[in-house]
Amino acid sequence: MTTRQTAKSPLLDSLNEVQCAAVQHESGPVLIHAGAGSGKTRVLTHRVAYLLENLDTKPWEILAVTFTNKAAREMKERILDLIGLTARDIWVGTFHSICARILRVEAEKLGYKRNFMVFDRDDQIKFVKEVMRDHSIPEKDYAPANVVRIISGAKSALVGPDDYVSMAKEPLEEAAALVYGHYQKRLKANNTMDFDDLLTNPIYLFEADAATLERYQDKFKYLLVDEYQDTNKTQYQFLKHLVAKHKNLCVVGDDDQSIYRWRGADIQNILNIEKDYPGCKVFRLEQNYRSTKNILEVANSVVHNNRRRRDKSLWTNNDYGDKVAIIDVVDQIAEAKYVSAAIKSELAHSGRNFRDFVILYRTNSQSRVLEEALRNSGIPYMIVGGVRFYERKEIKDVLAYLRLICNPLDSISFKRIINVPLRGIGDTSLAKLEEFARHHALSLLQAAGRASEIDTISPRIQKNIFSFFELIDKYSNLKEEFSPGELARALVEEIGILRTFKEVNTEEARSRSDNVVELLTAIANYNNELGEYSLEAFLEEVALIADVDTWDDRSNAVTLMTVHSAKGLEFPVVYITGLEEGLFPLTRTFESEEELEEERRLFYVGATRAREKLSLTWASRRLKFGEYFQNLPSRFIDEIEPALVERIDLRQKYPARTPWRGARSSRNNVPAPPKYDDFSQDLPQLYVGSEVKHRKFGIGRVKAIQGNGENLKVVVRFQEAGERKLVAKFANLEVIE
DNA sequence: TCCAATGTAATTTTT
DNA sequence: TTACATTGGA
Repeated sequence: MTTRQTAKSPLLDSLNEVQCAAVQHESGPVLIHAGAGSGKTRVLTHRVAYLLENLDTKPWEILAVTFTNKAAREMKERILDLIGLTARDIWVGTFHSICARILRVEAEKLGYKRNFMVFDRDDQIKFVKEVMRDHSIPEKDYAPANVVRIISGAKSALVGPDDYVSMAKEPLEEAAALVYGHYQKRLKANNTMDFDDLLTNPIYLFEADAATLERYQDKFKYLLVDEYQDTNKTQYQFLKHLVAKHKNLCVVGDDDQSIYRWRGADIQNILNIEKDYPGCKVFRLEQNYRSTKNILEVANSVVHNNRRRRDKSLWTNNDYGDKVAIIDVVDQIAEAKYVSAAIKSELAHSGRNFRDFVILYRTNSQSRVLEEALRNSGIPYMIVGGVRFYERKEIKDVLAYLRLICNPLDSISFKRIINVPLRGIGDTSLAKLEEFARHHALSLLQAAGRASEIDTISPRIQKNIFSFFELIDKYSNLKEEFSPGELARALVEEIGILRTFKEVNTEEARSRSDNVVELLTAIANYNNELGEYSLEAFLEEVALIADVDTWDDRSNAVTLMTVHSAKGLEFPVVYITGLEEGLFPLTRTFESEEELEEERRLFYVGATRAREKLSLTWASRRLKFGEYFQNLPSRFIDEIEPALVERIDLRQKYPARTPWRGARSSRNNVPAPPKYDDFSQDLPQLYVGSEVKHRKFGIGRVKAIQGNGENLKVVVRFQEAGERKLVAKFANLEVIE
């Protein structure tokens, strides 16, 4: 138990001078310019505590915005630790979740019902596809995903459908402009909002209704925003409205860590804050407490090549630490094997745990090879991102039922499940049903309730459609009586998906079945921090869930994730893989200096996640679309001060396993990689952990490798013959695996 | 209406 | 390579 004094609160004891000043700043706008690892979360949480303890502020008058739900949860926990239970009433969340919370109350003022649903990207694409079909815009020429991207871009720039029409230039934009208006209308007819609507609707509300705006202005006397460098125009506008009266806005950010430009984030928000908020006080946290000097210098030396940035330099009192390793490997397989071998050896020598390691990559597709290598080495791992739990087919199917039960207007969910499980209702019948619905201005579900009136559909199918209607109707009525968990369980039982999976009885079906069970458990255990226990609340939370939010940092496993997902996290040992021209930075960013700078910041974010050890790997060729492409090392590697790194060339040591095919495609005319002497072509590919067979000793596993080329020696533990040290050249080992 | 076979496009990053 | 979508046959 800590006792609290008022005079010099111990709250401030653990803070440095600048942190202290930032925490104590009382009113008016503040920017806390916080470099990586400079203790910004600490400042934010302490500031909240300070506001509550030393000013006459109530917890519900504080709004804190974080970038992910996970960050929100952690922040709340840390404030709870500092000041106890009163912290429960603080509003902490992402922009999306906070806006959703406001809209739950205000939706009717905007012409929505309060039980509106939130569409994820998948649903958006389906919706756009429908609109495109209705207006005969060919999907071949305009990928629905791109149309969604453009519409989303317009929305996050607060450009409405009508205004966008005149702004569209390229054919794709014109197509999107055409879709935009219909898409928006259809969303509303379905009582549904997409991610962008969650942010724009509160703004439209505030602008249309001064009284409501003032209510929220008075409610939130203090606003705190984390990761301000990644706010977009809508988020900026949202804050602007809210703080206009009391002006107590505190933003924390670092322009060097702005990595969401492609999502509409505007780095100018942080660069121009003094213009936007006159009198804005600026604090700079430049001392890094996280990383070794070498790691920090590597990160600095790269990001200093950016021109559009505030001039600053992060420093640390920490040790120099190990040099940063740059590992040259021959291909993605060697890369993956190297990383798992390195983790193993690090585990053996340093007493670290699996959870101390993270493997980062630029694109999700790189994870597969890494996973395989980790699996083969028996290293437990966790993947963040990729195919998300809530995006799996079976999960989305069950969720669609629940959504339709909550929101009968949801036509996307209706179509998703009308024939799942099979009810003999195919595209033709569905089209007739839709036609009927349109003609009578009904929702699809209502139309289903009157299926007997649609005489173009055969009576048998009419009956099936009607019983589907009855099913949904039944559960809509049961919703008030049953808890969400009971309702979902009963529903799953009634539609019998688990049974179907059991009949199929393949491994895939079993895993699907497990997923559904897991979903049921999640619903049953659901109980959010606001104490809401409704199906609607659950569905909303699910829609707003981010990759990192599901990451369990307590389990002891190596983490794999994209550099984007790693924002805000830290690990003792970090591997950044795929540092090749064209991959990191990505090819398409070559033309635009701005995009290239964003890639550089992304590298900076990745590197500054590391506390003690940082390794960078690049492969001179990599499999892409089933074909090998040659690579040059990333320009970021060249930008690193050479004195800070140790370069390890493994291209001879671990030769390629797959025969060389080279780049045949003309779109990839990258110059050939540096030449090297290959004198090891006849040696088998040996890695720590490989399973090998020896003519005399039998089967064993490689424990260690030393030397290279002709002098390559391996330590193998044989099942029968025990541990042996062998010269690879003479041992004639056969790799099994 | 369903299923299997074939063809094709794709990899940024995500609330 | 794989995932998805479209096609054609049952």
